[in-house]
Amino acid sequence: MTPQSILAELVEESRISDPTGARGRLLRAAARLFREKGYERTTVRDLAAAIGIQSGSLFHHFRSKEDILKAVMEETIVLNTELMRHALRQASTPVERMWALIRSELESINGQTGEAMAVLVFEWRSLSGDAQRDILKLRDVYEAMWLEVLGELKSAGKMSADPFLTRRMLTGALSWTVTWYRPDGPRNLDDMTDEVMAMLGLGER
Amino acid sequence: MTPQSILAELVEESRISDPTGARGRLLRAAARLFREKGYERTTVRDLAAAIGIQSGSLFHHFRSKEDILKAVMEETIVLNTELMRHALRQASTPVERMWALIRSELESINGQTGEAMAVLVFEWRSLSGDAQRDILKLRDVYEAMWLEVLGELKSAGKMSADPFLTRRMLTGALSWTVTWYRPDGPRNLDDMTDEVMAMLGLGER
DNA sequence: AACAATACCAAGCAAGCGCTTGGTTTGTAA
DNA sequence: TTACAAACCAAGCGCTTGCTTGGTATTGTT
Repeated sequence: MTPQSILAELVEESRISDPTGARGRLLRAAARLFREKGYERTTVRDLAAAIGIQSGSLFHHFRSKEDILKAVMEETIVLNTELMRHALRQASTPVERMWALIRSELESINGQTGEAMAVLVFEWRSLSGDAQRDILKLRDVYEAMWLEVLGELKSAGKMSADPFLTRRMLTGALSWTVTWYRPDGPRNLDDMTDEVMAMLGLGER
Repeated sequence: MTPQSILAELVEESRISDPTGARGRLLRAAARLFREKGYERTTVRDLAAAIGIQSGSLFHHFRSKEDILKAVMEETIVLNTELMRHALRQASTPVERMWALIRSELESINGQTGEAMAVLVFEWRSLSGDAQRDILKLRDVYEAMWLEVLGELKSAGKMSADPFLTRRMLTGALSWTVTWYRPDGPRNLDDMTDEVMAMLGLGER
């Protein structure tokens, strides 16, 4: 099971849009623009131009601009939840699972879907209350995986800190990498995962 | 030297605006609104209404809307740099200084100036390139204090991780508290500082 | 070939935006 | 009292925004 095959499966199940179709291409472009300029500073004209159509034609594919933002967030969560679930299956011990979670989240944020993940983190406020609730539901599934592993670590005596607090600190620390991490820099994502594990006193895996 | 007296001194030196004057009151209101709704979603009419004047009258105090954002950020950095410098002076060992830094940053983010700090972190993109450069200069002074203490810790063998990486992770983790921390919750800022120190393996101070 | 559904364009509307303008009030000091 | 600057108001300009509308290609199905 490769990341590509997971993506393909989700497209098959219509849980996310085909990246080669107009809708999928627009969502990718939207993620890039939303991250670069922010949701508010990105106009529907920008979005339309990014895939070579007129601004009015956008509204054939989406009901509103906010709908585009929501779709970006939904599909990003769905995809990355599945990728993380897959990463977890490969790991057997709690410490290995923790490594897999951190590595998976770093990949989500700094890899292919990074732009969309950044949008998910930083454009939260631009969603209406209703849309926020919908996204939050999807997010709960994702967060539950983290809390389960952190709970295992605590039970196993590998960690003394509160799982909830630890997760919140990690959310901030890992999300923040999007603002400074460069793949062509001195370390890759594996290195960084090791270093974060070491910081948490989970060095020997 | 209390926080209030530091504030008073900075006002005296005209490094930040008098909070009781029109300009200072506007900057406080702006910080609140920018954090609540974001810079782009906040209109000059909102800002003016917040201190009970007409929207046009704003431009007697500030040249542009962006100028208001920049002023919020500048004054926030100046104030919190001084507060942190003061906190550092009270501490004698590297571990104590580290505790002071974390505690000070948590206070900046979740205390009185929290709204402005959140703006500083999350509205970065809304500044023009020139303005970003100006703010960055002020920020460098602040960051240098962190790196010095982290360097001391490493030299003293209290920490093995890279100071730069550690600071970046901490920036994310501590900034993120603004999205979830509530003062009326189960822990205060002292508790949280202890827990963060423990996570980093600096438990015994 | 005929038809319907899908995808798109060209034009523009109503509303809201940051900011300007010309003029009035308020505060201060001689 | 007079003089003058700082602080503010009322009105609105020019522009951009998200979105709508009516019509035209394009695509897929039978």
